[in-house]
Amino acid sequence: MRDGPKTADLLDWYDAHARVLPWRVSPADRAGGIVPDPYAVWLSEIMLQQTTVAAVRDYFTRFMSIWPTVQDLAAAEDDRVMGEWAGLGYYARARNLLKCAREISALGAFPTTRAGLQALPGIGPYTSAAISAIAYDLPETVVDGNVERVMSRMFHVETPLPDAKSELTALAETLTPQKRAGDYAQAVMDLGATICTPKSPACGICPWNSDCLARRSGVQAELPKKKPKAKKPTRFGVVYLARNQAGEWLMERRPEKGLLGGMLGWPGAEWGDVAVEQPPFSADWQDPGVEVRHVFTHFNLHLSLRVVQTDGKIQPRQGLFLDIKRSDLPTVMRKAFDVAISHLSH
DNA sequence: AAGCCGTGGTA
DNA sequence: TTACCAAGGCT
Repeated sequence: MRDGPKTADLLDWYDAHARVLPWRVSPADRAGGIVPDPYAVWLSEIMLQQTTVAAVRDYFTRFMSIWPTVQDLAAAEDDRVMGEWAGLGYYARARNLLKCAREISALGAFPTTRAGLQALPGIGPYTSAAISAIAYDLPETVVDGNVERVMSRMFHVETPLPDAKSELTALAETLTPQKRAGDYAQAVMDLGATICTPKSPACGICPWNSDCLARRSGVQAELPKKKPKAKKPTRFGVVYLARNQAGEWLMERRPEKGLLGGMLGWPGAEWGDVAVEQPPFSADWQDPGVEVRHVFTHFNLHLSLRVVQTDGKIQPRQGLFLDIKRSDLPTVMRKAFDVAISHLSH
């Protein structure tokens, strides 16, 4: 198959407009023979799953600084990695990241095929294609949310997502070049992120505007169609924040599976339709009078707080007193922490 | 196969 | 405020 004119147009646009990103080898450097580090490509792609470039940037730089190679990461302690991931969300990614690093370290190197990559934990159809194309220049087709949107507009696909996924993948494959597959993959995603945006796409400056079937009919802003989403329920809970004289906080490590799996959390009963009082020990718990609200993917949370500064020796029924930093905590636990600190300092 | 799994930015 | 969305994967 010969690489087509649309593909060439997009690569020309990318040569002139590629964003500078910490994990990216520029098209000019690639042309000069610079080869991407598979470890950096893999790490960035895991962090970028359902996560914006702006949110990932500092985390990526910090991880690369602390653990410069996959062997370094494989040798890291679990709690340290979870702590560094705290705040980025989707914590199963961090657990799988470690598992994956250890498998690769045992293998001796990254797999060099898409199938080999996809057999690893945390690497699915998108990420295996992305690493194959970006790190190895293999002609694999990446299909993320950007590509789905771009293809649904280019080919005027009215089928709603997620049903349209296979159709959009087949269409995307028709444009993937045999050469410069890595630059092309990043070019389509850059196009989706900066020009072919969900709302108000900038068709006037799009390198594909004359080819776009949806634009020809003026319906580009209404694509892709999506199935309606269910409304989020609200759950309620109570958490207990206790500080001892050493400045340590009573915390527990959450179970590996499920919400915030493997992360630190404040003790308390499970969250549900009603708030359940379940203090980890008897004390004069104070109510700061401020509720924490937080939005998760599939529910809203209203969290009541109970705070105490302990002086004697406490034998809690749950958790351990730990010397923690705010940055070790997932965001919802940080919010509660901030309220407790403010309350205790008054 | 459809539900579960975070967070922050934007309109 | 509400709703949507972002370089998805796992079960």
